[in-house]
Amino acid sequence: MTKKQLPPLSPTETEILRSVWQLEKATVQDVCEHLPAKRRISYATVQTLLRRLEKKGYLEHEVRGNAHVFTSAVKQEAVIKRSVGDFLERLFGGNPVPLMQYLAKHGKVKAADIEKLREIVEEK
Amino acid sequence: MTKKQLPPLSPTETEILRSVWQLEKATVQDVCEHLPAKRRISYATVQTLLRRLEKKGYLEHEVRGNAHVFTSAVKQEAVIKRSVGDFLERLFGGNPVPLMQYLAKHGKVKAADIEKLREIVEEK
DNA sequence: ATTTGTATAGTACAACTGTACTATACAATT
DNA sequence: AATTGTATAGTACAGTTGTACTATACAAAT
Repeated sequence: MTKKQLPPLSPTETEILRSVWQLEKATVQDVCEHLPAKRRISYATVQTLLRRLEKKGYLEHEVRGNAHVFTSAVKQEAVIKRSVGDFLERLFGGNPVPLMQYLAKHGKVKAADIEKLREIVEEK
Repeated sequence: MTKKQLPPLSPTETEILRSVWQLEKATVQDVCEHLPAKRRISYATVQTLLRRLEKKGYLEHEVRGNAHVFTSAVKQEAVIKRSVGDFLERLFGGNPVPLMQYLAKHGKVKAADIEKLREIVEEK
């Protein structure tokens, strides 16, 4: 099993890939509309990013009418694993606890969310 | 208060910056030695990265003998805030809970760590 | 058939990144 | 004084990234 290593994702590519995951199937238009209003990227730029994601192997597309409909070609879980792993390594030396503490302190996290975490850890 | 926006950090720059934080004061040598054995980067490359970090405003240095001793010029907390915020936005649409769940499931996280999180959330 | 709206394909391009070589300076050693 | 070890400064360079323009194709509407 050679589990081909996909080329790294740039930050913006990651963002676009996430949009496709959310939409499941998406045209350039769809992704443009799905992006947060704050995030102004031109149609042409989104098109380029989708093309690059496909070239890198993260997406594939089928043709519908004259448009391309992109879908994920990779397991979301696998990409998250690598992205989170790399990020954690870089900024926290791989230790998840400080990151979780940071998120607990500064993010929208409720007591019930923590309860859920406890279950996850206990079932592990 | 104009809270000057620092230029973005690349992944490798982030990694090096973290080394300097850990060491508090560090020469090129120090950083090289501090990097995990896996991570082979040449002395010259580390030097370049430290120079770039200084140019971007994240580091400053004083001279000791013929060597430069680099120290952080920014609050670690502020950099983490931005880095985590951006990362979270990109990959999880800003919602910290799925990331925490991922970390709870796949990271070295103990029940006691979760207890600590509860305290943090309750005190918030 | 012409126009109009929406697509893709091709191309562009400066800035940033990762990586590192070389020339040179200086302190310690011989 | 010459050598050696360690530093920095300057430079290099290909690949990636973010951003987007333009030409062209095609379907729908007129």
